[in-house]
Amino acid sequence: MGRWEPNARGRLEQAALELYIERGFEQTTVAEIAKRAGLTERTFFRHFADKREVLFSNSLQELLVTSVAGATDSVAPIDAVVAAFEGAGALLQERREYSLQRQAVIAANPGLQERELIKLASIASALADTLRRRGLTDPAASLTAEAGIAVFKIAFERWISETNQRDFPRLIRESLDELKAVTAGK
Amino acid sequence: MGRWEPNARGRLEQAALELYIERGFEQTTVAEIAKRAGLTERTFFRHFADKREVLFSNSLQELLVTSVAGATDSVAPIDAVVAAFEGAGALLQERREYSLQRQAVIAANPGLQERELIKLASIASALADTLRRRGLTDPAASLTAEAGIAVFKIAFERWISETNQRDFPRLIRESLDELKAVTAGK
DNA sequence: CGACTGTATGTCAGTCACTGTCATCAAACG
DNA sequence: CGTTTGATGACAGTGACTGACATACAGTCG
Repeated sequence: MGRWEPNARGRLEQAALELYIERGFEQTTVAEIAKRAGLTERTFFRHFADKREVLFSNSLQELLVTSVAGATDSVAPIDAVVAAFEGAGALLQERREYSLQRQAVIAANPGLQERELIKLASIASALADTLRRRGLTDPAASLTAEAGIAVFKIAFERWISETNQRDFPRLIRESLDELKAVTAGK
Repeated sequence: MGRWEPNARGRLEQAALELYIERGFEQTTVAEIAKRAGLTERTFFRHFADKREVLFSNSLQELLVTSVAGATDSVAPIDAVVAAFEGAGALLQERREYSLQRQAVIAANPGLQERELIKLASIASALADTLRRRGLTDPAASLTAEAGIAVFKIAFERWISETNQRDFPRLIRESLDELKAVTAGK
């Protein structure tokens, strides 16, 4: 076995998730993660900025931005954003078991929740940029993006917590309808 | 000068903000903050859970919850929530200089932004609880709270960034109107 | 006034996340 | 086969944060 086993990053991600599940996030040291992946602590920090980042990636954001950027012009911005989340939700649904495990780890640690929130904020910022590029002005662009995040957050909570798993994209759509009802004031 | 100078916590908060402004958050050590406050590093951690927490308090959350809990029943939930934020905004407006300094420090550091986001999430959770206690059911309660946070976030950004300072509560109200417009789909 | 108690602070040792630096090894290339 | 490039290892160091114990101040009671 050479020094160059393939997919070091992936091995670190898997080892980290396993250990976070087994003993908890705080009780796991980076040295332990690296050892299980057959690497050293220093190498871990070459692949991930910190101990938390190993649970997060930017694939969701890229997916959402691409989706909104490619939406038909006639679709209302809020519907384009939520439709993008529905697409992402369908993908998450295909890996529900992984999503459940990962979310259980995050729910058990405030530091990980912070990281998740800033990732969502980054997505909101990227979506607002995309909407502006499509001609929407501020503050509408920012608010539409934030509204989309809120809808997704609520729907995700429901999807994760419900035992009889309902269709995630459907939950997202229902969440949007509820937001429209709630804000439909005079 | 005895060991018992008054208001240790307040001295730590002020020393921390000063140093974060002077040399930046990361370049400031907790030992330096404690020294400027006439205390030790260990005492800092008895007053604040970590180096970031010294910039945050829960007074805003308590204020908002009290306001929403005391709102008239006939007022729509989203309006009660936003009215609460308008009240909080008026208070922040009275300390605009402090708000600007504090926000400049936070904007310069991702870790502080994370902490700010989880504080806002905590507020959203508390407001949702309050709305539920007033008879609103989920997911409406959670969505209303999240919508209020979104409105506040956008309005706050504008209030901070604009040189000719417009009335903050007014910005909040306008932000809500914009959200209503944006979500007023079919 | 003096002992007693509770709480805030000081002291010290220790763990661990994270970083800078340099050495080393594998693969690709000419 | 030598060179180069990039990923990894080895190691020392800083600083955030914690646990355990000692100490000093403030209030109370006799």
